[in-house]
Amino acid sequence: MKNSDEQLKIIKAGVIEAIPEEELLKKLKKGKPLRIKWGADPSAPDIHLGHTVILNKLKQLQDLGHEVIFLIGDFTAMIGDPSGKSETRKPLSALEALENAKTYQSQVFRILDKKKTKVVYNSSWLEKMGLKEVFTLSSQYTVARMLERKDFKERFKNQSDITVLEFLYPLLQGYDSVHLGADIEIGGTDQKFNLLMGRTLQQKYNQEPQVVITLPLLEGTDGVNKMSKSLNNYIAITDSPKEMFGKVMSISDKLMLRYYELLTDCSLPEISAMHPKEAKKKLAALLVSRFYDEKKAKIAEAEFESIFSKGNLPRDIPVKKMGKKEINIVLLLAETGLASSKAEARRLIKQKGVSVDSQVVIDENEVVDLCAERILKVGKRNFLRVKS
RNA sequence: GGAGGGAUAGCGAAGUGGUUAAACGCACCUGACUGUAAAUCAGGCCUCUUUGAGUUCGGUGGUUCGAAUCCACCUCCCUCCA
Repeated sequence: MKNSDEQLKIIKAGVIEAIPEEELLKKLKKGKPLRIKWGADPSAPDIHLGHTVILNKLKQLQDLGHEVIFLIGDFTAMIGDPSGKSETRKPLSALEALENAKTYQSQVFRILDKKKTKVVYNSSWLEKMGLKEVFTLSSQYTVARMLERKDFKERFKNQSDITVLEFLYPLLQGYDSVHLGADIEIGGTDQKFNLLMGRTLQQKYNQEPQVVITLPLLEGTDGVNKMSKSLNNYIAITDSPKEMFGKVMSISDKLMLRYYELLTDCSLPEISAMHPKEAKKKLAALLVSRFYDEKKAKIAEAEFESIFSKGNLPRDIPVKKMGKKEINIVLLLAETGLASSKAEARRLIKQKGVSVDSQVVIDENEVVDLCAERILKVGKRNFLRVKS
């Protein structure tokens, strides 16, 4: 094991806060593997780049010899974390939570070291908790302090709903730390309140409080909101190389620098000096290589250039059989799902957004002959091969 | 338990009897320009058998030639009082 000062330096790199740092150093000085808690809410089962900011940090900690406890919040998912939410969140059923948890795990181990990770489900202890224990737990914190939390405060002010159940969420998350005896809990900055709750509760339950480490939140591809599946602004680590490459290429230049900062070790001044397009390609290739390999990254890049720089057709266009020899173009678009309705299909045609075999469709009454395979294109990036 | 206020398209928000499929903003989509970037510009954004028709403004019924707009009841939300 490295000495504690060196470790502290590594751990601190890229984190927003380590609260309190002195305690962290003290814990490190014990020279023993620390128990690092990371809780994941299995509501959106795809791990995306936003999660990898934390996962990379966890991997670092594992490499330093510490133990990661990957907590799957299958029980708390039935409540729904109110963090950062402006409205009450829809809870998950037990079955959904379990299904998602499985997917989650398989993805997490693409980054984490399985041997140094302990997977736990909080239903295994929370489910058994009696009302009496819940009373004890909920008497450890006051409503006034609960309302200090930003999202609750906002919602309270705006007169939107806060259910009593939601107040329980931070308490339970904190209780998880008590149950696990966590030394460190790590999360995004939006988790700060919940993470600190762990500290408070551990003290109430006469434990040494955990150190809280917060990491920056990665913005989604829209460049505004945090990356999340529900906002559909995410790049999943299971995205195909082609998708991943494409998604990275479509982010703004400003966001690209942010991604470099949070997801890579590249030197920022060097990157800023590059042509933004080249820099972005490099980033895309880097990320694809990380989750696949260099060869796949090269292929993805070549494909990207071919389609968008040279205007060629992508290689793997999905094929759809229509079961007819000919069909009206509007119907074709609606039935293939390229347009959400016939009205939408007509609009697209009017706006010159539709082409068949590279010929822009002008007439909405056009009948497409499907005896031969046709290549249908809608907008810039939606392709489909259709045949009878 | 009492008194009052509100629910409009994905979101926010106008509209209080008739040129209102419903202003405006955001999001989104298409086109132009590009680096599948940003910014900008143009257009679109309920559906259909589309120069026309149908169905929308929490739900159900009613008044009226005509309702998102008026009335009744219901559902949900909020405020004040207790």
